[in-house]
Amino acid sequence: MIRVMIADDHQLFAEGLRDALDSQPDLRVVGVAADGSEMLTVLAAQPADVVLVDLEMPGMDGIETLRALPRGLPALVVSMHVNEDTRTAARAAGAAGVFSKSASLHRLAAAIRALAAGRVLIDLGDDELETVLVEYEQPQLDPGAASLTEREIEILSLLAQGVSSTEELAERLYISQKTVKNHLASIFQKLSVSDRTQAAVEAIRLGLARRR
Amino acid sequence: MIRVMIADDHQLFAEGLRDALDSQPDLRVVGVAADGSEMLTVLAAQPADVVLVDLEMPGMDGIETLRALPRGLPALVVSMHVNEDTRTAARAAGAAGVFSKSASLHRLAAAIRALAAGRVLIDLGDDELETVLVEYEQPQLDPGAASLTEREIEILSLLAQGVSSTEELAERLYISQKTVKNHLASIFQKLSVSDRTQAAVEAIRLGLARRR
DNA sequence: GGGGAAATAGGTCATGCGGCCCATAGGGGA
DNA sequence: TCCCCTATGGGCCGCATGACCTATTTCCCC
Repeated sequence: MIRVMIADDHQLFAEGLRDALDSQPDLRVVGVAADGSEMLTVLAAQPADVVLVDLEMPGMDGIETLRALPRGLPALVVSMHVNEDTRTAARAAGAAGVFSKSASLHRLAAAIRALAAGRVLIDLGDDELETVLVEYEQPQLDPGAASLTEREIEILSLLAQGVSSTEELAERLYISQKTVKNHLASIFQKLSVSDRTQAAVEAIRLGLARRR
Repeated sequence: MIRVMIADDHQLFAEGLRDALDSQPDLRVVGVAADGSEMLTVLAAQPADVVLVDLEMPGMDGIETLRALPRGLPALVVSMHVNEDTRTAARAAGAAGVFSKSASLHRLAAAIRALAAGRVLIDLGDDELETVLVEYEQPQLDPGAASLTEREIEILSLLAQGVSSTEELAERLYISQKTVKNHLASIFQKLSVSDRTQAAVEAIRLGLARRR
């Protein structure tokens, strides 16, 4: 689980980003601050693995904040307007990457995973950056969840939508109730859970409720 | 369920807001567009009850978009910089409300509920606006969910965290297994579900997984 | 061609679960 | 005062659920 902290004075953006990143199964937003000094305070009580910093903030702005961050804590600058100047300033202040607010959530999540793995993105060319982001595109799931088969994911998806009875699951998938129970048993093992309620909760956490 | 559509060219903001609003049990983001004309296209295929429009957008900007929206569809302007000029322009173009991106998610959600209920916020003074927002602060739950007792919510919260067996629920709450089953039976009735898996799914949808 | 994984399906069995009764104590509103 | 709601607890019963084991077919990879 990668712990993320956000510093941004636009509360709607920060709270939206928090919920969006939290919906990634391998990311967890552990704190949201409105400026740099607030983030430093929160960081003291609540460690994080990666921090996101807005450049334009009242009080302690992004550049100052970057300089004040503990060494070894990767920081990703997320700014409204990104150009060569901001990029250079961010690099000089120790940022590990720079993203525009026009970037997609998908790419931001990939960048956070890359930073948590120790990669530095800010010196990369466009092509290299692309390669790295693709590499970290997928949520880093637990070994169990990663080995789920297509059919098992399909069943989990239905479970996460409230299709709980063996009978209805079998009807929805055009297979026998016996096969459904076999798949469920396999799912329970892979997810280390003991019944379909826990499996449903885990499926929702893994983001499987939004498919088909 | 209030259907919301978002038009904003800053993808991170739009996607973050989408997930954040979706996490409100009574709101559902049915579309996200990068500018006004794209939103009109999506709207044609997917009706919405309230739209959120950014003022600063490339292509068809916020003011043009407001003018082009169907009559009767309440629009909330969500802009980076809000001042008297933007407020006047938005009102003239038919916006039902104006919010800064520095507003909180909580207030935005309340405003969306107010608009869906037919209220117009843009002509209100600060005090009046405050009164209305407080009125629409709480998610509008189904009659069933609204009548849940404290104890039932406690059990649902545990269920939503994967505490599924009668035995463990009883241990966590220091009550007998029999009482747990009685509470569960009452929960099933109120939520119109038939087993604890469906109850857990519904509990997560209602946002009960985040408590205690 | 052979081995392994996945999807399909069956059997058995103990037990957990949900439905439907009832009872008691406490608190709050009519 | 009396009644209703909530929280607590019990009994009973039928069936669904989960654990364990076997088997067949298909498909892909070595």
